[in-house]
Amino acid sequence: MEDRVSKRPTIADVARRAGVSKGSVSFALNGRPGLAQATVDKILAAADELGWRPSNRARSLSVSKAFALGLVITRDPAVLSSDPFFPAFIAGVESVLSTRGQALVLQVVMAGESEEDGYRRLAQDARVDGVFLSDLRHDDPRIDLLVELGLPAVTLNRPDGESPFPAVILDDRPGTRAVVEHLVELGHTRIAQVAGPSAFVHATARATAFVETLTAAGLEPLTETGDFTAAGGIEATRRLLALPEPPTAIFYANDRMAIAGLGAAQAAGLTVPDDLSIAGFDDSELAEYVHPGLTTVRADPYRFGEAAALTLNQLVDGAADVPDTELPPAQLVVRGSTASPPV
Amino acid sequence: MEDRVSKRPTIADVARRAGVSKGSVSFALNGRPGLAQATVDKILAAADELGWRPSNRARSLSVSKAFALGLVITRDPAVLSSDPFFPAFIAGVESVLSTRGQALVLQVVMAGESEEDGYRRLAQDARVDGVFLSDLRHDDPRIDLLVELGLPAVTLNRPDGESPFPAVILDDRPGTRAVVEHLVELGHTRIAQVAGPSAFVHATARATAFVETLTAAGLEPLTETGDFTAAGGIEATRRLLALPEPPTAIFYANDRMAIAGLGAAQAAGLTVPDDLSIAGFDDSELAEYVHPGLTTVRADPYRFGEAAALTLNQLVDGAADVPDTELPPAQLVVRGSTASPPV
DNA sequence: TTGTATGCGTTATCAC
DNA sequence: GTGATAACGCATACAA
Repeated sequence: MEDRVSKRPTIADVARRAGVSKGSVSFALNGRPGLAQATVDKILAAADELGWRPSNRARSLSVSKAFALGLVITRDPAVLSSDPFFPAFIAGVESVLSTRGQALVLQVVMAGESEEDGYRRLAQDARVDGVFLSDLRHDDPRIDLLVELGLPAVTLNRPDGESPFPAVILDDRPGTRAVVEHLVELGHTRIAQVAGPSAFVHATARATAFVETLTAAGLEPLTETGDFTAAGGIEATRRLLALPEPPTAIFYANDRMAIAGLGAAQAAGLTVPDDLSIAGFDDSELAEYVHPGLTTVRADPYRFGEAAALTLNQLVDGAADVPDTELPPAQLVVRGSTASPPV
Repeated sequence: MEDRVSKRPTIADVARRAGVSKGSVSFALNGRPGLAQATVDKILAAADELGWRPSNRARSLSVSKAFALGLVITRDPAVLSSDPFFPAFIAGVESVLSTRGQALVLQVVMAGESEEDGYRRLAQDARVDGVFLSDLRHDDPRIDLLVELGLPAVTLNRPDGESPFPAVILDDRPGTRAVVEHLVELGHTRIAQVAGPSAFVHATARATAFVETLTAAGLEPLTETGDFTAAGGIEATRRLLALPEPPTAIFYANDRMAIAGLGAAQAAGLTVPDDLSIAGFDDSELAEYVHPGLTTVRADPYRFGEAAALTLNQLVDGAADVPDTELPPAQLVVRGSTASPPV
């Protein structure tokens, strides 16, 4: 009567109830061969009656696994707070983890810390079995770091250097090319881009695709660099509009800069798209609802997260050669913010 | 030479090196009394030389703690994908957790699941020592659930029913009142709001403050309900603008709806703020950069997260009576989207 | 099939 | 007052 609180049953309880040993219980619960069917049934019935559930903690200790994956986010709160990528990416990751009883550990790197510190913490605390490597930089030092830490990882897109980790790839370039071709077809000849910081692989991928497509069309590319924030988008836009011959169309490396740029253009008295065409990248929620609707490039961060989690789990499960995964490339979405240039 | 891989040192290693027992090592490392100072020094030196770090897993198992806190987020892509609150809130939470070696576990509730399932998973898997309770609903069933699960929690704002959990409070009402008064001072007499779903405590807090302030000013409140998404903001805006006597000012319960409403108004041929004043709530990044800049209400989700983590940790650490924490209330930020009504 | 050792830190008990 | 010893929590690998 006293013991009503009944702590969680352990395999020892199950074993006692089924009249077998702990080892047998473990075998039965994991469906391993070597036990008579009758014994298995008896054990499973006992476990069921007791409502036994495995203990993550004990399992973690005995198999040296965390049953969790980690995501390190470095961006400062301002940047973090309106990036449309991560929340959807995380939802995709969770869709995989929840089916396996895994957890997602978020590690936010604080101001003044290096991103590497975040991974180091996750590794030292043995908090996760593997990590997602996002926002790859050129010659990304995190790859060597993770090798050194012995932490499995999957890279979001392919790094430019050597990498022992599988990559999940969502090619930004077809979408970028499509934007540029769309603008060229509309008749624009002075087309600018506001690129992301050149340290990032995906930023330069988009920037290079922009330049190459424009050059292939026989046009002169014009490039300003932003920092993916709205404030940066505004500044880059002002610089472009202050040129002696300002562009008639601007492609931004993400929607946040594009929407800010749209605001800056309107604030400068320009009408979009009549005076200036604007295109973004991401197809974030607001892109559809600002006025005019933002022409942009749509990726699928949810599937990206899903694929990344599946790939990383193969590695965590000990697969030898985990292949890269290629996702459908980003696609152009045409809305009202792009039109033919003023005559 | 062979053993260069050198697995992590354990307290047994430290004990051997210091020439004492495991128990003594534990006492020394935890600063518990009962050891001679010389012995303590010897042990700490040995631990230091070996680079000993406690194993989370073993600690978790022996003290029955996860050293992690949990946040459950519903995977409504709309809510998740561009809500400016969570990322900043999370950064604030992490600023506290990182100093304590705790981790943040994110639990995303998948479509078709109830939010309660998320908490249940965290509790059953014993993944966390406590959880944050956000987006409180009226008579929120999660409170009883968490009591039943025995999971400590902190509520973001105060629930309307009984609650055994401490609350961290950021009062939305002063900001809401300030918006309404600002609009009234500008001379508006037909002021509408697009409220959030009435199931949420914070949504009705804002909605009620709106109605009360307007009524106190002798004006007739006009209310439409949105769902906090951009699409919902658009629809509510269209309904308002289609009225025989449309409002000259609209207050939205969040910036996403407001920015979408701004787009809808502009798409309908209205000039903001000349024909229609618009105000939001959140002061999200883009609020400053759309055109015209969005008059809105600024809260501080980073401090909110910080305070919530501190409060929750007191509870987790076993404090008996953890007091509520009151944060500075949300404040009005006036930008270009509000002006006097058309004459 | 069973019993036992293992992984690791904490804590209760006991001896000097 | 000091410190050692052993049990505990839990699942699993492996020898018996």
